[in-house]
Amino acid sequence: MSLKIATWNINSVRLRIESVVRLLDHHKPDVLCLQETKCPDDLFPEKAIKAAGYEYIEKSGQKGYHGVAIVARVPLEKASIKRFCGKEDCRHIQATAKGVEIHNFYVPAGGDEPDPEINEKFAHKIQFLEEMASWFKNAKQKTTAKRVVVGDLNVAPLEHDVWSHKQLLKVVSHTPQEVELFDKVLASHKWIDVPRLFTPEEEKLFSWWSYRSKDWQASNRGRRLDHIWASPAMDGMAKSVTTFTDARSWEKPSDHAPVIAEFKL
DNA sequence: ATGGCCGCCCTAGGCGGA
Repeated sequence: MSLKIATWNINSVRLRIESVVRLLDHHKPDVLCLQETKCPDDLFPEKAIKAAGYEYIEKSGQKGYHGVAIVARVPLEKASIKRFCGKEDCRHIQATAKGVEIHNFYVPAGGDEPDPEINEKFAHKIQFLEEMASWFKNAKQKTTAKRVVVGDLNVAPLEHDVWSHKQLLKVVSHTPQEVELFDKVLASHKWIDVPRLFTPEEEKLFSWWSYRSKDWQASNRGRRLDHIWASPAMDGMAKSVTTFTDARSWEKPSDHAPVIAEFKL
């Protein structure tokens, strides 16, 4: 049995519903995890997604900001959401597909100033990552459960996960404090960084390019903010990973590209 | 490195993104 799972920060699911359907038609993942849906649950564009053959939809949205959803053409079971940092801001949803427990995250971006003392958004991000680490550390069946974490984790941990390591060391998403915490979350469940199994650490690998570049491909000042992790029980199961950069050039694109992984279960 | 960009919202400038 195989599982093909895609993750995509869509930056408004209603504005880009045609792009969502286009991705589903093109790649036919079993499961697509969306972030930044920016859509209350009662306005989620279920009809178009179901018409594309994705009948199973779990979502946690709110008006205007954040929001996550899991859509699938295979049954989704045991859906639930977890709140972080005492907020109800729709940054996590999980469901099980083909026996794999899938966690879809949208980690806070963290604002501009990488100092929790003066920037409460950065403090929120730090606390969020800390809570992720303690949650996973206390998880049951860590060596036996098939689990996947996907989503916009808003941290580019490795030197070649950003266009310029040196120039981004003090830029939120790539600061040493965030990278250290990111590694702590990884270690909390011995997660496997799946895309890096297929692209060596010394090669550039990005999933996000700012809207502010005139030509995102020419400047290529990207960052790898979107991640796919697999639990130790899935060691050896990952067969391929694609960063579907074509979608970054579609009309009215999201600033993130979909990342797609295929597992042999 | 910032910001020349985006999308949202009690429609228009402020907020959040990263």
